[in-house]
Amino acid sequence: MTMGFDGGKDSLAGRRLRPLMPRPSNHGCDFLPRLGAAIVEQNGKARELVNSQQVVVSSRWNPTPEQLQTLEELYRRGTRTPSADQIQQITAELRRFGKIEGKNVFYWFQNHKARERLKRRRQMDQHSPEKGEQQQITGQIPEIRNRNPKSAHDLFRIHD
Amino acid sequence: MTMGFDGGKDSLAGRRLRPLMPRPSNHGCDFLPRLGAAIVEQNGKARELVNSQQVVVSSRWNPTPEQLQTLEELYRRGTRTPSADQIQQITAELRRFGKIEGKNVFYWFQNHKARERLKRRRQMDQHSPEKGEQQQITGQIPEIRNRNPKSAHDLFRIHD
DNA sequence: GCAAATTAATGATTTATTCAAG
DNA sequence: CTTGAATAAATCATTAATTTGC
Repeated sequence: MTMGFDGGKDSLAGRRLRPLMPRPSNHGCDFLPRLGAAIVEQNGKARELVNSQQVVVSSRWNPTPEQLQTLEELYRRGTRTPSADQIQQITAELRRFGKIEGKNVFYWFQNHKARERLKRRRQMDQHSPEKGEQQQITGQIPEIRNRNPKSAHDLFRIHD
Repeated sequence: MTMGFDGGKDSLAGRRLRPLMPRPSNHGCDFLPRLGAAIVEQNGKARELVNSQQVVVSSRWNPTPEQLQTLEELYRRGTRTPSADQIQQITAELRRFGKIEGKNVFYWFQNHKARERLKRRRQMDQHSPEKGEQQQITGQIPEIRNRNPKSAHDLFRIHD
């Protein structure tokens, strides 16, 4: 039985159609012990009862700007699929800036890699102009969203 | 061999360390035929001799209000990275309003897109100014490209 | 008012990335 | 691991705005 980074306390992996999870408070006790808090579901939003006052609590990790910048920097420097050890290390470092778990790092790299690839593919795909008609301008110039990205090169390596 | 929009009359592309180009008058002869004009370089400024009178000639394209208006309208409607064909069409249309080449259109969209992105990013960046120690972290984490490729499955059994 | 001086915009080049084909 | 395609980011260079001293 494989468990998540958090020791299986709140495995999100493999779940589908579960936009919001009634996260069991702070399982990992990374921050904010918050004794005696209780989670309740309401209108699809996870809410937490703290001292009898309802507080909306985000059910999913959201990187702080510092965390995001660091992750992007790592990606830029070549990290794509960090090993478990690397993930642990990165997570430990990023915890300095806010709540974060190993799986967040893992997923971030997965998603970022996939989305970068999509971006690339999209711009490469624009290479194949669909059979769509060339719409005409603000009068006559095609205002098209899909582009054939061969501009720069084709346009400029023109003479010798 | 691919040729440029300008038919190779004044290749600017691929050249390095060429701050100022002694642009060959109006190669495209779009406007102002200016017969018998000659170009001379002076103080780093391209000047043109017309009827024995020196006239400063602009070394770079400057869009007319109509050209600019049309380009902005196209951008507003979604054009971001026009294909070579689109660029040619746009260029042909805009020539109606003044001298212009395909590369001008190409550069315009590149620059406009990039600077719009910068504008938006700067507005969002008001949110996250700090980034002091974040630098140190990336330095501490080994930047490895696809080393220890573990599957998601393996990664998630890190603990127990 | 008007140029010289200075600053802001922006056109044109160069450099760094990305993914993926070989 | 290397290279090709295609940018996007960064930077350079020139032109337009504007400021300033007279």
